[in-house]
Amino acid sequence: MARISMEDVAERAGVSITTVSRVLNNTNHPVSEKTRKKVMKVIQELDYKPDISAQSLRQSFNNIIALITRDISDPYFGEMARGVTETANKYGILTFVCNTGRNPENEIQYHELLWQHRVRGIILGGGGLNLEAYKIKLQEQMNRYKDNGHKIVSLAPQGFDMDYVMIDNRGTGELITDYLIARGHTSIAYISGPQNTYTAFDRLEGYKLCLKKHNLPYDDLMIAYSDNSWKGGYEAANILLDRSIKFTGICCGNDNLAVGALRAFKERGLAVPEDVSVISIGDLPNANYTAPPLTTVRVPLYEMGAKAVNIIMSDDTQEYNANIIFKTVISERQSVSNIK
Amino acid sequence: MARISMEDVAERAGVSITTVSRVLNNTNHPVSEKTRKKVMKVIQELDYKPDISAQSLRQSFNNIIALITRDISDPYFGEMARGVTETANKYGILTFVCNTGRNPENEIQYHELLWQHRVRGIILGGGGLNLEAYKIKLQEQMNRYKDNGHKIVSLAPQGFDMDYVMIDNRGTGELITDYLIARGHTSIAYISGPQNTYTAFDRLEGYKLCLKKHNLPYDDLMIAYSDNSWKGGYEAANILLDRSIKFTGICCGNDNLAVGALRAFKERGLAVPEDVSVISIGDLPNANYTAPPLTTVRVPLYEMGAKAVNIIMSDDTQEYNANIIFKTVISERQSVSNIK
DNA sequence: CATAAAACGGAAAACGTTTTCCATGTATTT
DNA sequence: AAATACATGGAAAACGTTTTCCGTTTTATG
Repeated sequence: MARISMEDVAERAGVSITTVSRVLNNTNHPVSEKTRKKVMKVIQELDYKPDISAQSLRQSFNNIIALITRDISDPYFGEMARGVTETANKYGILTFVCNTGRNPENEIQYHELLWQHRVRGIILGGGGLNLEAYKIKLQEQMNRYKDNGHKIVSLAPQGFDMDYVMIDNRGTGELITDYLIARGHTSIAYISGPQNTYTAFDRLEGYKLCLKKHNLPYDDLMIAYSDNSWKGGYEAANILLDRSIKFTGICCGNDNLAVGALRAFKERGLAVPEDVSVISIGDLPNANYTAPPLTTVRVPLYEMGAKAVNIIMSDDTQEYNANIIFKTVISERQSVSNIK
Repeated sequence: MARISMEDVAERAGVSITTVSRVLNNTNHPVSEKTRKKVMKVIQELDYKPDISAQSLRQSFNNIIALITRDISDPYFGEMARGVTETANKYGILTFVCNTGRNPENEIQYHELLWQHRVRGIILGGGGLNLEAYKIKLQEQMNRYKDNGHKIVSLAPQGFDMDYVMIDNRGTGELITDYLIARGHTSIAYISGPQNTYTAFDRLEGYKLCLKKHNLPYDDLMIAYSDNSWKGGYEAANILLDRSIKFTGICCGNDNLAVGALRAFKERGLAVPEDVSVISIGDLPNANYTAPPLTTVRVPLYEMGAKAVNIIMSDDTQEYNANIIFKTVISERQSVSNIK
C-alpha cells in the first residue's frame, strides 16, 4: 500500500494532473461537471491525499503554525495550547508546540527551525524577557518573518511593538490589589514572578500603583520574587513569613504561586482566609480544587490562543495591527476574607 | 531580505548546488578542503538555512514527530508533552501536538493530516478506547504508517499489538490497593477513569485482583466511574459518599480524580487522612501542593515521552519490537494513615 | 453567419532540495 | 608506461504539487 500521488489519480481518471489539481482546489478555472465527478470518484477510491511537502514547496507557505511556550507542563501554557491547537484543528492545520524550558537561547534556536519550516504563523506564548541581547535577536527574527509574509502574534507583552492578544497585566495587578483593599486589607504582601519578564513586571507595577492610589505605604520587604512554579510560590511565601513583617493579605502574580503559598501557610498554621487572604491571577481549572478554593482573576487563555489562531488565519492582506486586550474579571471563591 | 536558496550560495561560492549540498550534508562523496571552506564561508555570510519542505519532498520523509494527546491542558499530558518536545528539540526536530479533546473522530482525522505531512513518527499519548469501530480504523492507520516506514510508539495500552513505552497499569492498580491494605484498610473505595479506556480499565482490574488476593470482599457500590478531571473526581467522591457504604480508604485512578475527591471530602467535613486515606496514580508536579500532600504513584511521564522520541529517532532498520515497561514506585506523602 | 468570448483541458515550468550519473584530472598499481 | 583507482565537481533527474501558458472546442453576441 504505497503512497498515492496525483499522477496515479490522473492516470486512472484519464485526465492530466492539472485537472486533478483543479478539481481538488476548485480554482476558478472551469472543469466540466462530468470530469469533476470522474476525478472525485477516483480520489475517493484511491483515498488520495495531497502531499503537504510538495504543496508547501510550490506555494512557498504552508498550513503549520507554531506556539512558543516556556513550559508546556504548566497548566497556564497548557490551557493556551489547548486553545491554539483546537482552533488550528478547526482550520485543518497543525501546530508545532515549542517548549523553551525557560531558556532564551532555545527560543532563538526554535525560530531558526520555524523559519526553515516556513510556518504560516507563530504565536509567542510567554511574556518577553527584558534582556537586551535577547530582545535584539528576537526582534530580528520577527522582522524576518514579517518581511516574508509570516504572521506573528504575541499573547504577552514583549517589550517592543508587535501584534498581540493579551490582558492588561498592569490593570489586573491593580485589580487584585484593589480587591483586597476594598475588603479592609491594608498590609498586603506580593509574590511576583521573574522580574525580567514583562508580564510579571507589569502586574507588580499594578500593585504598586494601586497602593499609591490608596495612599498605602509601599515596602520592599513585602515583595518576594520567584519563578512561576508551585515550588517557587511555596518558597517565596516562606521567605515572607520569615521576615519581620505582618500582612493580612497577599497578591500572587499567578495561580501557581498562590498554590505554593497556600501550602506554606498551611504548614505554618495560618488559616486561609481567616489569617491571611490570598488572591492571584490565572483562574486555571484547578483553582476550584485548592483548599480553600482560590479567588483569582480569570485570564481567558483558551480564548486568547483561539483568537491568535484566527488572526493568523485571517486573509487580511492589508497591513493591520491586531492589538487586542481581553477583559479580566475576578472569580470570587473562598480565599479572601472581608476584615472591614 | 528574501529567502536564500542553495542556488544563491552556489552562485556566490562559484560552485554547483550539488557541491553545496555535499558540504552541507557531508556525504561520503569527497569535497576538497578548499571548496568546503569557501562554501561554508558563504553559508555563514548569507545565513543560509535549507528549506525543509524541499528536503521532505525529495527524501520522502522529514524530521517532524507528532504527539497525540486527549487534553494538553491536563498536566498528565503536559508532563508527557514536555518530555517529548524537549527531547525532540535535542534532535533538532519539531513536534506536532495534536489535541483530540477526547473525541475519537478527531483522532482519526489527525492521522489523516499526519499522513499527509509524512511525519517521521507518531506517539500515542492516551490509552486506547475499547470501541470496536474506532479500534479497527485506528489499526488501519497504524498499518499504513508502518508499511511506509513511519514509526509509532504508544505510551499507553491500545488494545492491540504495537510498540509501546508504558507502565504496568494493572500492577500499579494492585500496588496502591496493597499499600492501603498493608496499613490496615479493609474497606477501600475506588474512583476510576472511563472504563472504555484500557488504562483506566487495567488499573481497576489491579484493584479487584488485589482485593481477591487478600480475600477481601468486592462490592460494586465501592466503585465510582468518572472522566479523568478534577470535576469528575469531585463528583464521583460525592456519589460514593451518598451511597450506603463505608470506607476508610480510597484509590483514585489518577491524580486529578484524587484532587477532586480531596475537595469533596473537605466539604463533607471528612479529614484526610484521619477519616479517609487517599492514594492515586500520577504524581504530577502539584501532588506536593495539595492539602494534604498526596501519596501517589510516580508515573515517569517525562521519561516515557523522552524514551518514545529516542525510539523513533533510533536508526534501527532491523525489525524490532519496543516493549518497554517503566517501573512505578509510590511517592509517600501525607494522604494515607496507618490504622493498624 | 461571422466572430469574439468563454469553457475546458493539457504540456511544461517552477518550487528547493537530494541523488544519480557522468566527466575530468590525479595518484596508485602492475 | 599502461591500466586502474580515486578525488573532485557538475548536469540533470527526481520528489509531488501549483500555476502559467497555450490550444481546441463550445457558446454567446452582433
